[in-house]
Amino acid sequence: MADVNRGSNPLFLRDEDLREGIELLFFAYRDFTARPDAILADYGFGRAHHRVIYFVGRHPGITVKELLAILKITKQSLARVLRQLVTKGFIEQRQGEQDRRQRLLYLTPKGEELETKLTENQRARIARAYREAGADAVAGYRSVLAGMVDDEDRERLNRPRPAS
Amino acid sequence: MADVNRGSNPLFLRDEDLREGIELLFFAYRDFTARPDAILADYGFGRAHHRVIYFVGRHPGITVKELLAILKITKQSLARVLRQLVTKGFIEQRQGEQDRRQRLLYLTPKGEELETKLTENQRARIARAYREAGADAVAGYRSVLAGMVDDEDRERLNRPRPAS
DNA sequence: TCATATATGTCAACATGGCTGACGTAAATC
DNA sequence: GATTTACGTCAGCCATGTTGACATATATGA
Repeated sequence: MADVNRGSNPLFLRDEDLREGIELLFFAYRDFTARPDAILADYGFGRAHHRVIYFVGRHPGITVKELLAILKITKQSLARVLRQLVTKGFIEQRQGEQDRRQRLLYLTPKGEELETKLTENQRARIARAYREAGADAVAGYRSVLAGMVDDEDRERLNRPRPAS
Repeated sequence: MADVNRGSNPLFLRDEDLREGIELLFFAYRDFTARPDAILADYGFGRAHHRVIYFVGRHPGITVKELLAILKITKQSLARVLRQLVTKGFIEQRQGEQDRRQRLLYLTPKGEELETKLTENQRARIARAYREAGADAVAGYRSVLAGMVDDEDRERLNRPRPAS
């Protein structure tokens, strides 16, 4: 009944605590995407382009199907963005060897350059937050966020290549 | 030069570690917003409406200016969403007493009902992740994410009412 | 071999939610 | 009394999501 000391018993979850957790996610995401968005605008691109460039860079040779599963958008939405990236020479497509229906996606050197430029600020931001918070906090960050991800993608995290 | 054991020395930040941190944020945010988005669609609303409802519920009597500072969008973008919410009876505006130029924003009972419905799933998701990860992990989650937020908003977190 | 399923692409139309620019009003402040 | 501030509004643009329909090439299984 009495007020609860947050530090000693944080698993008695007050509405305040949960709201703080929600807001942290909102503010962090908002500030995390601001700088890349500004850079993308110079290229006539948007956040969707960054996501594609990021995940293609992360998983070279990824298929369109796999990319769709990660982004959870429709193939039409992806196609529009992908077409622009291919046309402008940031991504190249190669036919799959085992399955020739597949278009395997790779960053071109130009694409890698942009990827680095875009993600640079995010990496620095994460690195700074990690360093300031310390090793134990990093482990906590990872386990809480992993717990918020739907089961189907939890396994995808921290594996260099999704099952193909 | 040799490979680094992540557990014992996580502050030697490999590119892999940073990318994992980035992806955790992306996946968590993606899955965190999916359910509310689906509910909003039934009302003809979008994610922007949720954000407004959320922060008005969080800070009853918030001014338009304060809300703009939180959302970091233009007043035109906010106005569009706000007008719909007021017209449809989810939010009501009262003239400020000290400063009569202000329009103080409040949720109507109908607005509160929707807020609960929308945020319910997010609260449950956070609560589950918190419980599974444990108290120490929660503290880590909080401190890392707080470190990623721009300075100007860091102080806003965990205060029921922004300075007005 | 033939039917079916899969991977991918494409066209068209629509909605949400950002943005810029311009302009207007009422109230506070210097 | 001039200026600043809080707020609103109209108009138009763009990025990015959606649904629905249809096409093609390839893989796979009966």
